[in-house]
Amino acid sequence: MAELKYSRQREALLKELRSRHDHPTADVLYHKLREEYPRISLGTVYRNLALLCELGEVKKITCGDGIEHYDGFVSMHDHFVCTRCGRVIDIVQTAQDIRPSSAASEIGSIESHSLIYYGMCKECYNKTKKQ
Amino acid sequence: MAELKYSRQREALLKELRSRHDHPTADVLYHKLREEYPRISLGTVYRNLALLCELGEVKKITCGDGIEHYDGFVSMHDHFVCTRCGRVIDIVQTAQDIRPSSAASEIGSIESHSLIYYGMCKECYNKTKKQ
DNA sequence: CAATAAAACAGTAATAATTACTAGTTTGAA
DNA sequence: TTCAAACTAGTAATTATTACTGTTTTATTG
Repeated sequence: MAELKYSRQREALLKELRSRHDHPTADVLYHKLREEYPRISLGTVYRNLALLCELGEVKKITCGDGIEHYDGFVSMHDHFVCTRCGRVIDIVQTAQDIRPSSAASEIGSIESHSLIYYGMCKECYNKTKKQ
Repeated sequence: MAELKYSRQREALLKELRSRHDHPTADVLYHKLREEYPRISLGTVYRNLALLCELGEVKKITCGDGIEHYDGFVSMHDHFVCTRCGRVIDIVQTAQDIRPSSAASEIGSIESHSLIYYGMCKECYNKTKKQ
């Protein structure tokens, strides 16, 4: 891996990601950072997100809506994705949730996993009731 | 939902998906089907895959490689994705693997979930040893 | 401090998966 | 057989992401 040099854009990106729990996309982060760095480019956001992922500082969440989401918190937890509004919500992982079946370890060496629940969030449920 | 009419392309697509366990992408299915239906279009493949998903006949697997994979078998099972070769392999789900934490059900109503293990498959491991 | 090489940047162009559109074809019911 | 709705092939458009290029920033070394 190449040597790492300081970059205020990267710092700001990580700070922004760590300040929120809504799992933003690259584009959302781009627009937010443009408030402070009006000349930041989308390429810079993507490049640094990929770099921070490699470094293990952030995690990519592929939730099936065709856009990658990013999570600034890398401690073990799962996600709930609302199929109505698209929100990605943290779920505290309970220890027994993931006990890789022996079948899994027979196939290869497990390095990580992703558990995503899909459904309708409370807010969307309340909205449908009102109509 | 609109009324459903028969289509031999859709039938062939479903048959093809049910005949294999390698979780092909739309493009892979497209090229395979072109052997039998040389004029089938990629749009037809995508449209019918989306339709079959809605009908619950097939499942989409979003595994993080930027391309959607499709699974013709919808019974509960999980997947192992090799981060080296990209293969998506079935894993029999053991009952206790997924016990949604109470936290999850508090956030909304769970309709489905996706559990994907990432790592290196046996074949890729053997290849690295040889070098 | 000045020189310098590597890393990072902004801005733009290119790529690639997917979706949308259109005019013609197939299906299935009356 | 008629006819409307569903479906298709082929193509164009969209969109997230990556690649490229010339410039700027970082940080090391003399």
